[in-house]
Amino acid sequence: MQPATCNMQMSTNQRIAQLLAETADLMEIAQEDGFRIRSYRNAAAAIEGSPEQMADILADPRRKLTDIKGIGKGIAFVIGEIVERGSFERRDEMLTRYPPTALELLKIQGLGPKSIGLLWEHYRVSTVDQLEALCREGKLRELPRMGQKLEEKVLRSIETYRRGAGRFLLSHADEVAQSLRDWLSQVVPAQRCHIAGSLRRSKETVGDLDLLVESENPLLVLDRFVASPEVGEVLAKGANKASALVGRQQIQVDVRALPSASLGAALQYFSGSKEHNVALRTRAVNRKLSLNEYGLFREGDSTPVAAATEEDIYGALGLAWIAPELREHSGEIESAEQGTLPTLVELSQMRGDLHMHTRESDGRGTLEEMALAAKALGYEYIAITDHSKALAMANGLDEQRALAFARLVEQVNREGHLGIRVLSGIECDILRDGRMDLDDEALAALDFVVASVHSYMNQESGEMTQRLLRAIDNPHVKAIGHPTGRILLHRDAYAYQFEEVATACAAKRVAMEINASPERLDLHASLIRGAKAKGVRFVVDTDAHHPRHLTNMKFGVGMARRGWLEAADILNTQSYENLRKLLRP
DNA sequence: GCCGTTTTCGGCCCGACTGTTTTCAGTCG
Repeated sequence: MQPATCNMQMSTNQRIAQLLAETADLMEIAQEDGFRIRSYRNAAAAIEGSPEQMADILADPRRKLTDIKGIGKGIAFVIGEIVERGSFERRDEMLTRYPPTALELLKIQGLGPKSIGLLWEHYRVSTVDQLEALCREGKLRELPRMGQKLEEKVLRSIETYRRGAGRFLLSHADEVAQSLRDWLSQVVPAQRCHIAGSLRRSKETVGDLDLLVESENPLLVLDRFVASPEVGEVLAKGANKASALVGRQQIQVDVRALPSASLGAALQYFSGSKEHNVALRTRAVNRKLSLNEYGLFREGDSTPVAAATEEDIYGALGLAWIAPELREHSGEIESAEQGTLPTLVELSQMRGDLHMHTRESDGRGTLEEMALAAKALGYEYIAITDHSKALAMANGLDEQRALAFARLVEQVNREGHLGIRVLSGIECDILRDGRMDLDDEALAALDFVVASVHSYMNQESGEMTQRLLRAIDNPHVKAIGHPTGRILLHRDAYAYQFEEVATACAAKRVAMEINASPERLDLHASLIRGAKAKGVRFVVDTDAHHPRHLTNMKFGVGMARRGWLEAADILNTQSYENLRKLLRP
């Protein structure tokens, strides 16, 4: 497998985490000590969730990597090696024993590290193509504990894998979940059907869907589930749990039926993340308790200490309840212990949406349609931010049209017939050299200028950094739109020095956007935390191109929550008057 | 390889489901 390209300097943490995790996978195939493997994985997770760059800590003689929980002497050394030369000894050694393509085989459902190791030993099989051939020839069944059924399962898994299945947009998972909930409501009230897993945590992409259904009659629930017209292949169906591939995109859905008395334990358990849960269970063990999906138990006692609600479970472990979005084992347990968890922003606190398009450029609604849809959501204000002229394909506005638009908005607000305040805005292209696409006179006439990169995204990091810094220097720019440019499952973030740009945003009072479009969800949670630490303020906006896209705000708020943001960190939770005061003058 | 409110050594999270067995290992979440 080609390691995911990671072209941002700012994502070296991600790169380090990826190398550690990949090496852990290879060590697992080699059947090395499981605890050592787990240490590598723990360290990878700790690094990925860290708002601070490992390289920065290394460069600072006053700091030590080993102060980070999960990083000891050994891995600190490894990180140093990675920063220095892009790899480390143990990884190099593993790669001489197994080809990197073997990692790809881990993505095939039904095959784990043991089997992959065995396949390599016996047949020197290390690619999906070779594996497929082996199954078709019926050779898999010649290995111990493998049979015809496994061959069939692997062939189906390969097909799913090749279809590009794996990760899904949050919005897709959300739709499937809602529709299954409706379908199950025939046998169990919708409020007894709970979403868990990474969807509940608002992770930007979702691998599978976990539904928990409170019911005294599991069979009824599971039968109803697999009978759904959306359900394709049923992967497993037992007494309490069923798994199936659902919908055209074949997302895997796991449905578990359980009694209400253990709902809290099950919600906690199946919401993850895995790292958070491991940490929580370790905490339980340290207190002579044991935590599983049925409850928190004292040794040798089958009556749970806590089980019915998540609050009970966290409480019994000496912790405040932790919002699912924070459960990534990146400091939330310590905060819950000390009572310093943030009061996370809520969707209901959003008072406006400051990035949307109309038919004037590439949107599908009119100003009136967008305004009325926003009003129906309870907003006090919106900014219409059509594209600027550099995006000719999108019919972007030139100076003349922008000025005319500003006058039109003034008139609309004067008349007041829409019942919602409209800000005249623009999503102005940041040109190749960092200049704005529109002249200062036009920008000055507008209420809200979002500056975005839409071109030359492959610039060298230093150049891109300078480009963004120059844009932030423009006194009319109020926010940086979709700051990393990533398109989920499709395009990586463009390369630049994020920290430097965030520092400049804080200093110049330019907001960073958290783009709520499900294809973007840009910024990533760890960057949000990093930027907040630098003093950056944010706007959470939908970038709607259609009135119905305005409801995507919930995904953006989910990202903000994953970034530990409170309402005060976000400008468009503020009243119109406050917003005007807080925006760069 | 990491870690310490029993520990600087000796621990390290937990259960369901499946398929191939002949009592359970591997995978998954």
